[in-house]
Amino acid sequence: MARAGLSPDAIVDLALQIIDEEGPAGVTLSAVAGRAGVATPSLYKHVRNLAEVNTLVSIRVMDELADRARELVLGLSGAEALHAFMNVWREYVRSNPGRYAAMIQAAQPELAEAGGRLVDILLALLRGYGLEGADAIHAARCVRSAVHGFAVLEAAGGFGLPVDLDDSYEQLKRMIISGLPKTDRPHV
Amino acid sequence: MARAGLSPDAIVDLALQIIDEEGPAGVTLSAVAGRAGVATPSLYKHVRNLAEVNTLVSIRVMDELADRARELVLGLSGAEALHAFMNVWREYVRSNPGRYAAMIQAAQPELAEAGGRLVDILLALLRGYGLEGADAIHAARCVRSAVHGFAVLEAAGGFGLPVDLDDSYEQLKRMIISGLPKTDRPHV
DNA sequence: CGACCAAGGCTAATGAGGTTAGCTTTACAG
DNA sequence: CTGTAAAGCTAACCTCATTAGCCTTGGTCG
Repeated sequence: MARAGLSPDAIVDLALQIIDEEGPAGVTLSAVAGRAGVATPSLYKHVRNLAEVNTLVSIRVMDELADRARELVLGLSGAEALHAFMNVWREYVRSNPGRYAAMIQAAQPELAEAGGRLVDILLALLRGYGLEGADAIHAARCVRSAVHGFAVLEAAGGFGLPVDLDDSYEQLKRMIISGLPKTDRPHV
Repeated sequence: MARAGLSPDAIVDLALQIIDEEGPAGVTLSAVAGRAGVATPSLYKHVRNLAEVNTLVSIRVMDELADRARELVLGLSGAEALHAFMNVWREYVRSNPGRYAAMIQAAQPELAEAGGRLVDILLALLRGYGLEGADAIHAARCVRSAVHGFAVLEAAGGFGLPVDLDDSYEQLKRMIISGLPKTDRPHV
């Protein structure tokens, strides 16, 4: 049998393909093995089990989101940076609903590190905005909650009424950003 | 065989028991049938399949949350009512993390009606606050996003840092409520 | 060159879980 | 007392995940 050139990374690639085409529920070891042109048990030479595949996928997705956020926010500061940050997040979820859905239902501990990168970017933005320490943590939690909640509800089709979603999101961003605590140091 | 007195409702009761004790992943037809003292296939006399059980559970949970919200918000108005509404929601998720987790991963269409009740309560609050029409919809979406996002992240252990969560939630509520658009009609 | 050996594949088998088909029993109405 | 529909049951099948144990490949080193 010709070697299939598998690796944990390659398996995650295939899993993401499946997620994009069929949704998170389509990710079974048989499906992944099928795409790899390999018998199902062969996958166990590269990953511990299905749970690990899901965890690796989650980490990959989180990293992908963090990368986009870092790129697009680079060079911005203050309210502009926060707007951009929140926009990137929503855009990512809209463009990749399956991936985001797959991400938010995997193990905690392994995700902590990947999630930490995203929080770090946010904390950096808030620092540029004049927030440090506990204030920054509270603010970051508010931003994350709002963005995550909106993104999840939108992706799930939870907003049924025929009123423009972009407008709603604009308002949410304004609420959060203008509601940040006033600091002595005016933001850059 | 003595009749077991099953019904879709009774099945949902058992499923909720399992969710509370073992989490949403424990809800299998075998597990439900076991608690009912019945063979697995017997359940099919009352529900179409596992997916329907999950949908019914979601509807029940949504209704439960809506009931609590309506009760606790009754007689309040303005900012006070919105605070109470947001508090009830978070409290429910904290007290019933498994149920909420089970709810947010079921079919959309069947949930629409149950979810609508919750939105109606919120829209009523916002009307008392002076918001109508599209403004009210936008505001309701912001409130839902913030509350849902915070609740989900908290339940998933997504807030790792040792900073008080109650304080964060207070700030989030204030951000949202004080960020509501000003209306000509001052709220009651 | 050729033997070794580990990595990477494979088949077979087990067990959980969902689902269907078809038979049997219960409970109640007439 | 009997007929019938609802509510059980067993048997069987399918898909998946997972484990065990075997075979092959391909590179490394004598």
